[in-house]
Amino acid sequence: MDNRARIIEVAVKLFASRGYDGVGVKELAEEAGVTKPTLYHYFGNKKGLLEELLAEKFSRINNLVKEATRYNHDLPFTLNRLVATYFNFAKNNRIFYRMQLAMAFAPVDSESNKAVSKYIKEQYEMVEDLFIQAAEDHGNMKGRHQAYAATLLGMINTYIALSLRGDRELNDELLYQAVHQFMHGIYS
Amino acid sequence: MDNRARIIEVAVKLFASRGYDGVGVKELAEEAGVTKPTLYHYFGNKKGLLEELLAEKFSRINNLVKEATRYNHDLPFTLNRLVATYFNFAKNNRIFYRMQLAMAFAPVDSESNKAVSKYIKEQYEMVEDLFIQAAEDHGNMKGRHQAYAATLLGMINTYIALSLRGDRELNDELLYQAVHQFMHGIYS
DNA sequence: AACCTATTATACCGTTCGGTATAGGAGATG
DNA sequence: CATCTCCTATACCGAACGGTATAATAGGTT
Repeated sequence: MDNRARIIEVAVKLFASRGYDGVGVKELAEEAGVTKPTLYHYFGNKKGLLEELLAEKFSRINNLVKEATRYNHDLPFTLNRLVATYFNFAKNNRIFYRMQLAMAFAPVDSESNKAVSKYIKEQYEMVEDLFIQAAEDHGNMKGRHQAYAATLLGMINTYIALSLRGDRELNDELLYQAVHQFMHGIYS
Repeated sequence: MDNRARIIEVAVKLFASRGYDGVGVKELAEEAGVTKPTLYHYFGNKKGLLEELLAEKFSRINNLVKEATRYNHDLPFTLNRLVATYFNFAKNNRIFYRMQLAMAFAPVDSESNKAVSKYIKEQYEMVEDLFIQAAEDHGNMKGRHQAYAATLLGMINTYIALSLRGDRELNDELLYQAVHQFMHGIYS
């Protein structure tokens, strides 16, 4: 792993545990086994490091979400695939997911939220699109695509947050339970 | 409003918009029309300000949640009352709710998350208790109280977050839709 | 051999950080 | 009048902040 990649990995780790504002450039460089000028050589400034980090990591998950939200007129199947995509990504990128989640809920005027919001919005819109298409097959869902997208992503992130705290494991059983609850509620 | 109260209001406002780490004590004092020594006179240090602020505000919402989660063997009624409690509190304390939400998702090793987590946990446990009691009346819900508490609170916060972004208004219609979706899913 | 890029080591910049020391003023209470 | 509490004004502290300048070194490319 070269220096650039190592700096990014260290940044994800430290931002995830103490936040973007809570970690200094000096510590980032030291932890990556690199000097400050080297860090500035690659990323220009602290914000640049954050942005390049997010661009790289989000390009992966957002591509996966794009594939998973392809609607084939079988909504249960698509929802299962989508939730599975998130669960798998979160399992394989625990630290990044924790970091990204904190930034998604960070104050609106903070640098980290500004940097992350466009990628979150992309995901949001892909899921909305899915429900708009599905509503053509299920009339009673019409006009609720925004609420469905929000609550599905909210539920996904709720379960992932549980797993990040160690309360639950993101396995097939939980996946089934999540999708079933989303589709049919708690009675059944 | 006296100085102490004004400092707290200013702190909520600034922490909500730029985060605990993103706001300095100097700015807090200036914005409250007070000098730094005055701020330190009341709160000892920055962390003390945060803790006293949270203690005051959370004692209100957590008491409301305690009342709302009193189970009377009518789960739909209780859920409606609980969600209404959250929606009303969020409507009347928008800025605080935004701040608290950011801190709830902040990195685990950040001061703001440490300070806020015990209050969140209290809420969580009250809602879990509700579902444990309800499971005695609805056998098929047994053993899922943790997941139900997490997803209900997740959904509540999702809708409140939507309203804080201006996408939705927290009215009776949305309240009905949220509870209905939680109980019966998106099909129906 | 000359050159280029990546990188080091070190030292520095101005600013802001959280926090404190000192001395004194204003208003109510005794 | 004296005292007490609250508060101001100002100035300071050491440490950390983000960021830069300089000069030198090592390794691969032409």
